[in-house]
Amino acid sequence: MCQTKAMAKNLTTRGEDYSKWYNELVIQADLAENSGVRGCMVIKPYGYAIWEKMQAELDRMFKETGHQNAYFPIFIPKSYFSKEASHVDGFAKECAVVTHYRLKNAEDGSGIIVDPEAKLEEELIVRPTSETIIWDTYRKWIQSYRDLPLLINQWANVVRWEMRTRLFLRTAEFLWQEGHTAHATEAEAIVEAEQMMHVYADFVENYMAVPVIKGTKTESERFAGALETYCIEALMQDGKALQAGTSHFLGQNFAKAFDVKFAAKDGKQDYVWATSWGVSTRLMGALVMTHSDDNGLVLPPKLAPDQVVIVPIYRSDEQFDAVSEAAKEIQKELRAKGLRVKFDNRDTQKPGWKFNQYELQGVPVRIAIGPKDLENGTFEVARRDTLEKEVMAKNEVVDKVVALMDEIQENLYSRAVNHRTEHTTEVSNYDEFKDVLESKGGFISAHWDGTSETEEQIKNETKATIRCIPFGVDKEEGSCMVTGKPSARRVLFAKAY
RNA sequence: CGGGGUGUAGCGUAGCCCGGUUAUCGCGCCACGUUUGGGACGUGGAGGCCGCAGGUUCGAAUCCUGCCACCCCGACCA
Repeated sequence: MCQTKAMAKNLTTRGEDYSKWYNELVIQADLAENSGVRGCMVIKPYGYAIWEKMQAELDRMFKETGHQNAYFPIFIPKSYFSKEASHVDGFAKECAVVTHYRLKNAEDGSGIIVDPEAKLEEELIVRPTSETIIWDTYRKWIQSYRDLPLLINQWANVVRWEMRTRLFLRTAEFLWQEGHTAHATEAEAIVEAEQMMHVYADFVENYMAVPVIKGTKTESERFAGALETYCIEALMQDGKALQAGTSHFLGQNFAKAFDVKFAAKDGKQDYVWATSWGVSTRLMGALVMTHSDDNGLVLPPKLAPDQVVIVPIYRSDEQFDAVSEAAKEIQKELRAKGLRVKFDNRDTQKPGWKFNQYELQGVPVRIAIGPKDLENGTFEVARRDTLEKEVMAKNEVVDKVVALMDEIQENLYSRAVNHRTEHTTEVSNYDEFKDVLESKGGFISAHWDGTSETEEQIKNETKATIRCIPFGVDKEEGSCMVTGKPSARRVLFAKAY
């Protein structure tokens, strides 16, 4: 194997400016671009193809765990919103509101204006999330324990009027799925919320090759209206954390607000127990920021729209025909193994240009075929994750490339795990905490006294927040690094996206 | 939403302070030819309401006002 030269792309490097690198990469890899509408992005075909892959796997996982898809309106009457107090508090500041339903020509001929005559009796909120409209609907669907559990998911767009936006990471409108379930018992709802956190972790680790920490949120980081928020947290290459998915145990808050009761077996009426859970196009940002390098995007084979690209090299038409024949043959054989294989036979771009383009777009494996290969019975196979090239004998290419898919998928995951391990630090006092935060960032495991006040103080002084109270770690008696008060366990801090 | 910055051809830019011929350069685009194993080269060509709307002026990319979008820093957030 030999290493390919690091090609100079018109891309800012991660070392120079991580955030600039991200912005440029998303655009140059043709994933998305800004639109004429403030804070709203256009997801381009290549980016959308990756999102569709994510959707397909998640949708399958949701259905395997008994959920069904449905669709609820994008508009929510304002009165619904005010029914659950903490929910309003959480979202009120970032809601788009529809106030009118008609336009007309201005009388002075200056153009189209909103018709002041056409004011809505009740204003409509463009959904920032759908709990209220869904629970208003569930009231009609649920009468008996026989109607439970109700396990519904919807794929939708939502709008949160964000002041500062970044492609995929935070946009005013974004795509997501939101699951909303209703259960007869508290225990069952908690099991559901935990289950969905595990489903998310499974997807993110095994398909996106992004390792995550599972845990719960502190009270101040909890979803507006939830009793408990379960989350998965990932660490990006710049040492900042990114919340990749959340699952909420909502208790009976929404059932009470929307009067959703059911008759139990003993005939008594009780409020149902709720969960909601979601992941969004933000996952695209996590995918980019976890694996990609200074040469461009790096995609895990399981989510890459094209897993293999074949680039022909030729001078004459005769050579092109001969090379094409070999290319189509190998494409057919790889497709028979279930791989997504593109043969780029465009004559309008040169091989070197194509190499760079597919590197920028993160295609996991590239196969080049030229006259020399036809002569020698070989192919040149290059992998994107390590940038290694290897000349392979024709008869071993298919098996090797098929094996490469798993190898690359695993390599990306273990690379990310290593990075996270190296950037997870246990500290014993506040000075050390600030030191580590400043010098290398990443997750910092520390003792905390469990109060919102201390959490707030740390946030104000260092910009780090408690990402989660992690699951599956042994309890360890200690004292809070700030106040010295007793602490039963360590929690994970980080600066976050 | 507060502070700072930017907006000139598809992209990146010069010109702007100090107003005055036909708005600069590179990449990309089109045609033709030579090329094709890591973003080829030559020759010729097309492409601009200088972000938008007002204003000042004999004259505005340039000065003034308002608006819109984007970027960076804060507060907020999936």
